[in-house]
Amino acid sequence: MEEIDRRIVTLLAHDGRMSFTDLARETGLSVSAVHQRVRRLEKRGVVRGYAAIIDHDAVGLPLTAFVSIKPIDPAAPDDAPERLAHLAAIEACHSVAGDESYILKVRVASPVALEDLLQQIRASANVSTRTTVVLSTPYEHRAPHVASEPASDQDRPA
Amino acid sequence: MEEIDRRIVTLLAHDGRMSFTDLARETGLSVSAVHQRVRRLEKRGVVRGYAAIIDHDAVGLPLTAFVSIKPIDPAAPDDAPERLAHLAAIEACHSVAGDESYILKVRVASPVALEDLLQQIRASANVSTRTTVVLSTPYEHRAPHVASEPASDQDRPA
DNA sequence: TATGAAACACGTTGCGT
DNA sequence: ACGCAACGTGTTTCATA
Repeated sequence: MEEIDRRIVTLLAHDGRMSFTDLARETGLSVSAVHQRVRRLEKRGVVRGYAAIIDHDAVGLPLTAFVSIKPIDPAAPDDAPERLAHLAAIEACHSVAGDESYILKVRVASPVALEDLLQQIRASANVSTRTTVVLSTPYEHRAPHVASEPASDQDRPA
Repeated sequence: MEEIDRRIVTLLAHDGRMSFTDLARETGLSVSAVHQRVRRLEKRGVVRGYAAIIDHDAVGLPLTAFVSIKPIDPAAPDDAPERLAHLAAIEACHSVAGDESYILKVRVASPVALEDLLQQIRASANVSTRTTVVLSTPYEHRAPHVASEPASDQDRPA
């Protein structure tokens, strides 16, 4: 992936609805050339999708928290992500190095809803939890600074 | 905000490029009615923007980490978010309850780049850092389950 | 991989209800 | 607040280089 693709990715990361016409103007290519490139980036999975960025306060989910989890039985098979996937309040699940095994990012309506969610997490995955409540979010969803590092050839599908 | 708006928000959260035509079909409204509602949701800040979801591995940022920071001098004014905003590797900054003051989510190209970033964070904001490296991400960017809770009247601009 | 043009679909606006 | 219809713009495909 080279210069123009990186520029397209950056532009779309900032405005996922930018038109092909505008992308063409910004890159100096024709509309059909950028169209081709965007479709290729989507097909290769570099662009994985598009999403509206939602104000969680405005939709009744004003409470964000990070929940670190640790298995009660360290010998049991670790399938926590699948066991927790049904809980819609969980926005993200990261496997991490360190004392705990996963960090979950969750969004709920209230402290009581968080309490309820934690019980569901513990019950669903047989884990203990440690919760860090978010007080405010100065910024979030900042677009990546796509520099020069390319995807390796072996990552590229036929 | 009621039923149809919540449905629109959910659909756009899943596919930020969905056409007004498709939104109209899904909601049972006319294209212009949906158009009106989307513009209003944008204007009110319920929909804060649109973004392409990027595969960080494919753009040369395969290393994700959470960096918790704590001021060296607890008496100094806390302006860490502004002091750190210039670092493009920082995707998000959350003020949190607990022992530390902020949790940063960062994306870098390599362990060396992370080491360098941590030095920059410490120097820029006069903080100590505690870093949790992400090993893998089972899921991320899941759309919120927009239930029934409305935005309060006083949140609504004229 | 690029371009330009043609065919088509969509976004956008104004007006009537 | 919604629907309809007209208009302009954006998307998509194709022929060509």
